[in-house]
Amino acid sequence: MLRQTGPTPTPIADDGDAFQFCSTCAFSAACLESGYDKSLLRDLHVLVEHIGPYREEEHIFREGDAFNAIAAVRSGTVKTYVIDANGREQVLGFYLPGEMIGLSAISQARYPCNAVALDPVVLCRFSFPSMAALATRMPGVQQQLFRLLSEDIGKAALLAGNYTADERMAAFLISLSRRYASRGFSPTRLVLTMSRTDIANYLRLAAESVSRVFRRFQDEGLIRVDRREIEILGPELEELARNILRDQAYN
Amino acid sequence: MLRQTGPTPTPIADDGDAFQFCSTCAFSAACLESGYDKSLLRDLHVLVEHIGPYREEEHIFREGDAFNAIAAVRSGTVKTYVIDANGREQVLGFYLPGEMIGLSAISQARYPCNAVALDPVVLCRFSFPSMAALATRMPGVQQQLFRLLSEDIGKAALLAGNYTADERMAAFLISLSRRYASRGFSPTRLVLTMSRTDIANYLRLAAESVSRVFRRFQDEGLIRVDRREIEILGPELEELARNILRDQAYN
DNA sequence: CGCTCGATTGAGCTTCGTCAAAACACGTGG
DNA sequence: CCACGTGTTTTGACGAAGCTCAATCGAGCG
Repeated sequence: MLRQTGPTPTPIADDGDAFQFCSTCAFSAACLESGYDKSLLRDLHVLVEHIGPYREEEHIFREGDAFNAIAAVRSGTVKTYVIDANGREQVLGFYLPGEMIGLSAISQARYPCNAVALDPVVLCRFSFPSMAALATRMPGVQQQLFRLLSEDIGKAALLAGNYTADERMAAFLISLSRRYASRGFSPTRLVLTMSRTDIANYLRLAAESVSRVFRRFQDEGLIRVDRREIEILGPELEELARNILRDQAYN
Repeated sequence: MLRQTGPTPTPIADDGDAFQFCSTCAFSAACLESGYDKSLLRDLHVLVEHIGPYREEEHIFREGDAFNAIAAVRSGTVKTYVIDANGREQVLGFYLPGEMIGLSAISQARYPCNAVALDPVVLCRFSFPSMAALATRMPGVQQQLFRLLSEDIGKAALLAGNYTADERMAAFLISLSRRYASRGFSPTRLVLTMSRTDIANYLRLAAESVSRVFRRFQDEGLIRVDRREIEILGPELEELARNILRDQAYN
């Protein structure tokens, strides 16, 4: 239920301006399309709470918690995961600023996984019942919700195919690079906010394999690795990732 | 664009009765919840076209086709797939009667994969623009759409984890068994409508491995295999599948 | 009957996981 | 500033699961 940590969450002042409405959030497009209808925007705005910051390691929701809201990451990184039958952690995804968490909970009314902050995290929380109600009056919002849900169906491409460790790693790095780039960060230099173990659990590899692939990529001149800082040196990595990222197709 | 084969599709008479409205389709629940509101049901009914039959091997849509409709399988089996960068077929899913195809196309306005009939297939086609418009007036429909989309996010569980060939196969068979059972068929005897190669491409295994696993399962007394007919002999198979099916969790 | 295509079986090999140990980063306290 | 301790990352050796290649088998069909 999107546990809160600090004191009562309060809307942050600079977001009160309808034209600046939470520019990091996934609904900014919906707002723009709707032509800045003031009263509707006010309705949307009322649904939003900025919550956090969550501290590193702090959980945002846990598997089985009652579902009541989706949330956009405003800053920081969120990792979602489940513990499988063998007691091993399966990382389901990493969520960067501007991305939505909680969508898969809609069908069951419970969160089907855990979400934890990898670094200090601030969220925009949207009450889902209110959201759905609003969607009936605001087609742009409904469409945006459909779009977000549908997009997520295709997200598992990286995990679902049977790709080599090299391809998986390349696709992982390129995906991060693109997502950061679309937020205005450098596409070639990135700082991993997750551990090697997290990456391994996400890519379904052993942590040792992650280490070995990093080394090999560096030896081959594809990337430069320094601790958690990665520099992408050329287009070869993208070439390797193309196999996976090309067909982000699903049904 | 949900190609049609036969003559102009016409609504089938026995479905004109609101109480019998397309009982195989995924929206039957929405209809029931809405309390049989006659005028709304009429609106919903108008959106539906029964199309087909498609012949075996015939394509329902292809990757890149303009998206305009989702569809419920009424009879037969649909396979969705993409061709990956190495020219290999990746099967994304098998769709049995009552299940929806086309949901993942919503975000891109194009179908991101191919859909082909494995045997004679009849569909209920729902125009998506009309559907979305109706959803704004009929909360039950909107909710059902959200639910269907959200459910699909979790479908890839079988493919995403790193499970053994045995676990994958067990989960595949049990999943089929349950889905058939929920439609009133036997949960222990099933006829596979797809080839070994299709199964292999779905489970991300070599066709040879599929063959070997079938043999081993049979030798161990878990199943009886005769050509494409499978009999599930005991609860051991379910036990094997539990690892995968238990955590159908996603985000 | 003979053809074709899918399914099966066997042999060898590649990739990646496991286990164990060493190296390293980082924080703590002396 | 340095010594130490903890946890993460790296490296090496080995083994197992599953893939590839190739041959054979078998069903369905003209």
